[in-house]
This record gives sequence, structure tokens and C-alpha cells, in this order.
Amino acid sequence: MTNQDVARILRETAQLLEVDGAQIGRYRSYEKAAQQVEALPEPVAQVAEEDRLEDIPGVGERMAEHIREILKTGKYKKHQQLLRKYPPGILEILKLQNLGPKKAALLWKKFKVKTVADVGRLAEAGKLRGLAGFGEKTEQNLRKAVAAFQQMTGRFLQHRAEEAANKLIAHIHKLGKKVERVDAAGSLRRGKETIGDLDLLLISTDVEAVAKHVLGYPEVAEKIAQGENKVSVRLRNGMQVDVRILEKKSYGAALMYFTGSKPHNIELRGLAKDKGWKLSEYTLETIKGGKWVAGRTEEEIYRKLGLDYIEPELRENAGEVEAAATGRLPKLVTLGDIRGDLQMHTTESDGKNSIEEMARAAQKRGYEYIAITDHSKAVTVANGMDEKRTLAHARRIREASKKMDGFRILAGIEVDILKKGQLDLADEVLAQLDVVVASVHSYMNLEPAEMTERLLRAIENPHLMILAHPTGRLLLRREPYRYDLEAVLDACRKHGVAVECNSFPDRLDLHDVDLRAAKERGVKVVISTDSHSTVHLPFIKYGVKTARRGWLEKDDVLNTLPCDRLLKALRRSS
DNA sequence: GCCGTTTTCGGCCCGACTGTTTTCAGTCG
Repeated sequence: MTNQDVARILRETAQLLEVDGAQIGRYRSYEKAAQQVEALPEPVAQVAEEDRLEDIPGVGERMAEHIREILKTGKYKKHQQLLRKYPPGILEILKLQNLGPKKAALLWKKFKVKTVADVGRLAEAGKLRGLAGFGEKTEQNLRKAVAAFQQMTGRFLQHRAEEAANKLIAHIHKLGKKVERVDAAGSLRRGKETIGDLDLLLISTDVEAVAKHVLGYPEVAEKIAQGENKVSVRLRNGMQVDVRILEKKSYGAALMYFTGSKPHNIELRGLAKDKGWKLSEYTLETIKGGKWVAGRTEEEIYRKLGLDYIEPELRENAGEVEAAATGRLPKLVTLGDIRGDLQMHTTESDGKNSIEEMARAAQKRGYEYIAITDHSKAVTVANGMDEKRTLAHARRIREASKKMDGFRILAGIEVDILKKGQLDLADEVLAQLDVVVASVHSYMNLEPAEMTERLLRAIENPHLMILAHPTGRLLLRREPYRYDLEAVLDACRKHGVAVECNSFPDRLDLHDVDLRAAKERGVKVVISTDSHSTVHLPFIKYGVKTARRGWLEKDDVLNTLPCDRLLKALRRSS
């Protein structure tokens, strides 16, 4: 049972309880527990084993017991009971826009709807109008919601969302002086790996002109809603965008509010309340008399709440509020700290550019070094290299390096970890390289125990320095390999092996929570791009964001070191 | 179900928008 598995059961229980008409606080406590478990930087199973469940904020005696039940049996009795009372499809139905627990409960009671498709059929047939709280418009909206759900149960990769946001922001800036500033908030600002929808905030006094201008953006497919200070649209790529037009004096409060995360905001609101204040998207003000306390900037609000400024990437209610209150926030690694990139490919295997082209592009970015790490022979589709080619390639890399001024090209390899954990190239060849990155590209569906053994054996090879894209997941496409990550991280620490934070937008592997676990176990991290072309080098920023979400500081990341110190810090076989 | 400088009961984050109503419930972020 992973933390995600436990969190899912708790979250579903919360949703089902809400449909069931439970008291507000009761389902919220399940929701809160789910959120806390999800954000935990260590396995909840271990926390349970050490009898520390009740140390988790929002987990009391009874919730702890429920979590133990889930860990022990894989199930939770109340969850099962509710799933017998309501169809499992009700959880999907709740994802429909404009349909929440109350209406879902009513549809179940009246029509025994079991799936999203059922709701669609009833709406199409005009059976919903006339039901308490349902009118013609609701029915029409539900038809649209069902279509939208079926078309694209969609989240978007971070770089796609960023691209869409930047284009729309550029469009908004065409209004000139009418708009003072525009920011992307929401999960994009927090650097989450996938994005549901975009939140853009801007300062302007001419709300009407801005709304009209946004609606005139050529990529807009449909208007979803429009209010006094907000317009919501759906773009042609399916992405929903909420644009909020704000006054200067509440911009900080709004930026904070719409950046989230929701659990982070809830935590802050509780803190404000303890001080006799009320925090909303407009202000921080006194409860009695509504006297203004803060609101212009986020910094000001955090300060008033007695907190250090919390970077957006940390705002997940994963301990950052407490750390901010006690001056123990990490000083997060920044893009500017990165001095080199330690995984990339050239035309020698499956890359698009030569050694020299990659090196020059990296130097232009301000780096001091790179490692060229082409594939080894097991990856035949990528034209992987055998021992002879690897050594010849290394010679060419070192020749090219000599011709660079103030820049070093390291001779490396991305060597495959074979099925039983052997590395794909002979030890005496690996021993001659500067950087040995190793990864799994085959037999990805081994049983967890077998996969764990495979990785542990690979790590025992004294030449392996960096474990690349350790979980193998592809966002929105492929689940991570199943294995015991904790055991592998422990082995990495024991043998001085670093783990990669792969910056490619569909990998981001290791991801935030696992990076934090690595850090807490004393395992060093390398942030690399896995570039297959010079145009991929800028992806490093997504790796850095992910690392920041994992609470990593400069000292946790090896490629923030100058080249000579990096080479000393990497595991050496001799 | 959790929690406590309003502490063992009675709250639980706050405000806007929509569509249904004719003062408000449900949903959303």
C-alpha cells in the first residue's frame, strides 16, 4: 500500500460521505487526512509501524485506526459499505462540472444513475428538468459537462500549460497600460507536474475592456462563465482558463489565494482566525469591524501571520507552514545554481545534435560543463553503443572538450540495467568514463520483489554513479515501475549513488515527494534534462521546480558544484 | 472525525457565480 493508495481510499470515503449527507466536518476530516497522507515524505506504513500516526496533523485516534485497517487489509470497511450503498461510478459523476454531492445524491435517489453516461442519457432525454434545483439550463450544462468529461478527462503537462499561459498573457499585454501586471497562479505557479486548468490574475481598473479582449482571443473555443471580476473560457485545446481582474490593494491576497494549494490556504485561514483575523482572496482583516490588516503583497500577508515567505512550490500543506513559523524553511535550489547538465544524447545514439552542438548550446546557457551520455547497446532502437563504440565516442568527446574554452565536456554513458541487474557494458569500459548514468528501459513489469532485486544489484556495481529516471513513469501515459523505493534509496546512500531528477516534462522522475524522501535519507540528487536535442536543454527549469517541490537545497544537488568538485562527489570505484 | 488561550461540545475556510428561486441552495475554486 503506497501513500497514494491509502490517500485514495480516504478521499473516496470523504466524497461518498458527502453524497451520503454526512456532517460537514466529518467528511472534511477524511479529506484532510487523505491530503496529509499524500504529502507525507515517508511511507505511511512506516509511520504506522512506529506508532506515530497520531502525530500527523488532522489524524486522531480513530483516523489512525482506519489507516491501520487500510494498511493491514488493503480495504476500509466504511468505504466498502458506502460503495455498496452507492455505485462506484458516483465518484466519476462527481467530477462533472456543476454537479456536486447534493445533486448526485438526488440523481441516485430518483434515477439510480450509475455512470457518467447515465447522466448524459437522462439529460439528453430531458428527464432532469423539473427535479428540485434542476432547470432547463442545468440540464443543458450537464449535457455539456458529460461531453467534456468524455472528450478529455484532461490534465495537461506542465510545459504545455506554461506555453498556453504565456501566449494568453502576451495577448492580454496587448491592452497596454490598461493592465498593470499579469501572473499565472494556480498549480502552474506551484510547479505541479500536471495542470488541470489555468488561473491568470491581473491588475486593471477597466474590467469590461479586459473581459472583452480575453473573449476575443483567437484560441477561445467557448465562454464558460463571466462575472464582475472574472471571465472563464475554454481554449481550443480543451484547457479551461479563469482570468481574474483585480484591484491593486488586494492583489497579494488574490495571488496567494489562487496559487493555493487549497490545503495550504485552509491552514493559513485557520492561523489567521487564531489571531482574530479573517483571510480571504481580498484581504487579511480583523473579524470584528473588518479592519484592514494586509493584502497588497504575499510577503506582507505571510509576515503578518508570523511566517517567513513560503515559496509557491512548497505550498502543499506538507509541513511548510510550521517550518515558516519556526524559521526552518529550506533555502531552495534555484535555476541559477545549476552549473551543468549530466544526461544528454547525441547523433551517436538517438539524439539530434552533435557533441559540439550540444556543448555550445549548454555553454550559451551559462553552464560550466555537461556530460554526454548516449545509450548502450541493449537499447537497439536508439542505436545504443557497444564497448568499442563507447570508447571511441569517449575519445571524441574528450577531443571536443579540449577545443572548448572554459567549458568541460565529460565522457559519459547511459548504460542499461539489464533484467537481472547487470549493466549492459563491461566494467573495464565503464571504469574509463567520467560519468556513468544507469537506467531501466526493458522488462518494466517485473514483480516488485524482482524489480527491487534488479535495482539493488545494479547499485552494487561500483561503476554506477547516478540512477536515472528511477521510477520510469511517463506522466499521463505510464505508471511507475513497482518496487521498494525505500530499499533502493537506502542502497544508494550506502554506496554513494546519486538519484536523478529527470527534467523531461513527461518524466519529472524522481518526483517531488520521492525527492524529499531521498533527501531525508541523505541521498544526493542530480538534476538533468535527458536532452535529445539542443532545444531540450531549457527543460532543466522543470527539474529545478520539481526539486524545489521536494524541498531540495543547493547542497542536496550535485550539479550545483564546480566541475572538479562534482567529479570528486560522484561515486568513484577506485 | 478532529480539535482546544471560546478545551470535552460545537464548531469546522471564504466568497462568487449560477440557476433556481423571489431570498437561497448548490457548486466551484
